Amino acid sequence: MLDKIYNPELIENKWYEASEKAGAFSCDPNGKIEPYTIMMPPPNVTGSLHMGHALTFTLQDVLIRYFRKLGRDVLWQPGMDHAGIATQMVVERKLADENVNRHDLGREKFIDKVWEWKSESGGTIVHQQRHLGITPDWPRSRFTLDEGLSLAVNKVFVSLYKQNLIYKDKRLVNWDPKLQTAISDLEVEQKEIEGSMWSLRYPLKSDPNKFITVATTRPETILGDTAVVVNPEDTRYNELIGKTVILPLVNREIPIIADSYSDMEKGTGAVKITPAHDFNDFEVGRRHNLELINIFDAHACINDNAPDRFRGLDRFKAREIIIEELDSLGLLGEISPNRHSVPHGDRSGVIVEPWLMDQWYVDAKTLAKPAIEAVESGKTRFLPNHWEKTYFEWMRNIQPWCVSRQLWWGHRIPVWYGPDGIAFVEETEEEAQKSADKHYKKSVPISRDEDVLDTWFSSALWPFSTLGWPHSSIELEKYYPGDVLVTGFDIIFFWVARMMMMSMHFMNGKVPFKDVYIHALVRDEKGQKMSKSKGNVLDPLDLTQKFGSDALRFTLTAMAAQGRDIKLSETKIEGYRNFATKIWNAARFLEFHSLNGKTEKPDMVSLPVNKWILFELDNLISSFDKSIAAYRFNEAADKLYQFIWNFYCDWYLEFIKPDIDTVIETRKVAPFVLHEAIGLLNPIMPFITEELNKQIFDSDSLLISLPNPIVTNLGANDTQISMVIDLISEIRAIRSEMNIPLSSRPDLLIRAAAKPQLDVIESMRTSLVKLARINNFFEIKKEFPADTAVSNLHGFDIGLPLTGILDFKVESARLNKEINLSQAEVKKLSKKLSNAGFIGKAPRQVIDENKRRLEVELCKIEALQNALKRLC
RNA sequence: GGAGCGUUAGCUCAGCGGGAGAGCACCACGUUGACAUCGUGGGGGUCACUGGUUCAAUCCCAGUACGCUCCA
Repeated sequence: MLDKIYNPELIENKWYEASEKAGAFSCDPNGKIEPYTIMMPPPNVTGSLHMGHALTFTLQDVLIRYFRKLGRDVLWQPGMDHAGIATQMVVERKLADENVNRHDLGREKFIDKVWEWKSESGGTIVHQQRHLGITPDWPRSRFTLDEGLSLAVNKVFVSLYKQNLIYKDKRLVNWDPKLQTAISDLEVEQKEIEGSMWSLRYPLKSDPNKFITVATTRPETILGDTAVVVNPEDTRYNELIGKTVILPLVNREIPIIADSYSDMEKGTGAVKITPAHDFNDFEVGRRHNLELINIFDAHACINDNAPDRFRGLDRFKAREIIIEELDSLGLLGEISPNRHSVPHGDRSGVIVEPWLMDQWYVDAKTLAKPAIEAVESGKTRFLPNHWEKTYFEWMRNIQPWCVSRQLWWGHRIPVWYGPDGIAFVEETEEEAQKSADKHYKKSVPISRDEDVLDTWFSSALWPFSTLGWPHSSIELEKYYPGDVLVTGFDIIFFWVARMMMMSMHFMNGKVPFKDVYIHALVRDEKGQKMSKSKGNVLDPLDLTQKFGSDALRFTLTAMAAQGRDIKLSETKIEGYRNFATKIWNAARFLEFHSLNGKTEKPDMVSLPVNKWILFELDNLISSFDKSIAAYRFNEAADKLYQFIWNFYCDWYLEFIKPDIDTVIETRKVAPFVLHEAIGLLNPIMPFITEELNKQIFDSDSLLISLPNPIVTNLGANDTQISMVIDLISEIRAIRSEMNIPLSSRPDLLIRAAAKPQLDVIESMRTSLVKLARINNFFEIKKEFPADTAVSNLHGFDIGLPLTGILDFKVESARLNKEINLSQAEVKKLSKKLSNAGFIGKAPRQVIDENKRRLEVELCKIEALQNALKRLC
């Protein structure tokens, strides 16, 4: 016997283990069955499961389970990402607690520490994923630093280098002075801050009493200025072009030059140029062959290129002192408050310094071309479609991708240098040595590049590196390309775009996935992004413990409407927990009536109520299939909810209650329908459905491995049952509005109903009597007796004789209200129908439908007005 | 500055060229052996605003306002 209330905790583990043990999660590379592949976005090895994960994994698992039950050979490739900066930061922080830094340990020992920590914490998220009930092919799990994946990384690096698509370049990079590494454009966050605009007066060499005034937000960079720029159109400065100024504090002579970069409207119209510390100035410098003077060291302190007294100063301290000195020299002009955006490192949070140095770059522009074309031509689709605009926007303006990082945790760049600094780029040290020896014509010592690659470099290879590339494999043959990539919009640039580029290049122009489904972000109930610092995080694991995994999974699925963020609150999950309980109790009902046991599809069905529920079941099945195919998860979930709760529980079970123990056909249909519904629900709520499948339906197979329900074609689109539903609802409404006590059971009088209508009402006599709480019903031909509450629906009149109970005031108010509503409707409909344009141009169906509705309303008004007259 | 998204019941949100919907919250009443994690009934809306297209607009188009996000 089932317990009164469904208790998820007792069964979730059991069914997860049973399914895994049965091999239900595994793919079958050697089989001939059509594959269905999803590459799971690998979570960070340092991470723990947050709501965004719960959402993305749930949706992927719903797809995976659905397509598995559709008969496809499913591969859901799991794994983890080594997350270079994030992981290294965590370990460094731990070491800092023991007053150790990584340099004390040295590279090798430090990396050992990280691996140690990885083996300690890397299991956390997998454990949490299992709790959610997701079903990837676990034994195939990959880690981005695995041997195989590292091989792929080296191979890709070397090939791109040899194709001139990776190169070393001295350019301005985004330097993170806290983490001591370069970071890519994408890892820089622009933040608006309240700063100042300082005017500085630079004296002319020809006449030190004359000045040109420049405006800047970063006065400290004066130490690296190598020019002043004015707009060639700017008449104020025409005469100064070509002259020289003496740079204050530094006493360097620098030219005044013309370049349209200077905006005449902004500031003073004259701009100081520091090519080594500003991306725009760098470009100006390049155009005019200006000297690049680097004034910062790696910690963003002033270096030896500045006058003695500034050396070693932190950049912010330097600013203060420089302002003071300029002021005392009378060279400081106006200072105005100025709101401007300043680049910050997304991990470290400190201001990033544009810094001139050697780094490795990927020629993203070249790689982007085929990746753009693949989306343009529809080989890869974005869903919702508008995300392709975001993709195009970025890809068409893509910049060289800085891939080297001054970290230790990651794929070390496969480049070795000879004694004179010549680079040998090979997959292994042996090969590099060989090349070097050949180049120098003797054996020379070589040393490896110290840097590692951006983590996203290895993630970019995920769609094929996990399948065994660069070796050929049956997996690669069978499961590439993937069917869909499911992810959040926040990593379209970081990851999706880069997978597209790398895959197109290395997989002979074959896209890595056919669809990219972009889902929403999970926010808190006020719509704010969940973050630890705000303290508004909902922990998915807490929620699964409180409400069950099924409830959380259903909630996330039901809320995953395309194009909108998810505002999650506990009360929502509670609601779907109640849904689980509802299903559980429906099953208990069957059990009480000994309807448990194996279900079979009925051969033939004749009772209206059974035809009706089977028809609705077929509707559900086909619309569910359509919704999933279109990634409309919320629609699929809503339909199931509505079917089970409203159609099956509220009406069907109530209808069959009176004769459930005796009518053989119903005794087949009732359990069959619930079993089918549970089968459909299984991908979303795997646990409760497995439990019922076994406990109630006594199934020998796991639901996870059973085929999806298919339409039965046993039902019929019969409006008779909905007529009975309307009838019962109407009687209930009258009773409620007239405060008829529940103990009172009036007769129901029916007048002017058609024969088929009467037949079906008659066939459902017992249910009707019970659900409408009436004594009995009769057809009458003449007027209703006095003291009868009257209504009209589906073209016939109903009356409830209420001698001694009927309150004339209440009844006439009720009738008047109904009449008014109908009259408003009549007004609208007749206006429409008297419009020549409407009659002439609207489709026939629509016209007929409106005519029909008009007749219904007129008929109703007539009946109610009669009733009203008789009342007085 | 550029781009994208959103605005529908008190709240959270579906929907969509031809009758305004759900869940939650609220109010009233609770019966009969599935279920109070429940049942029945009810109240509640200028579908942001202004124009346009159309026989017909919450829906399509343009603009405005407000909100959010991304990019510079």
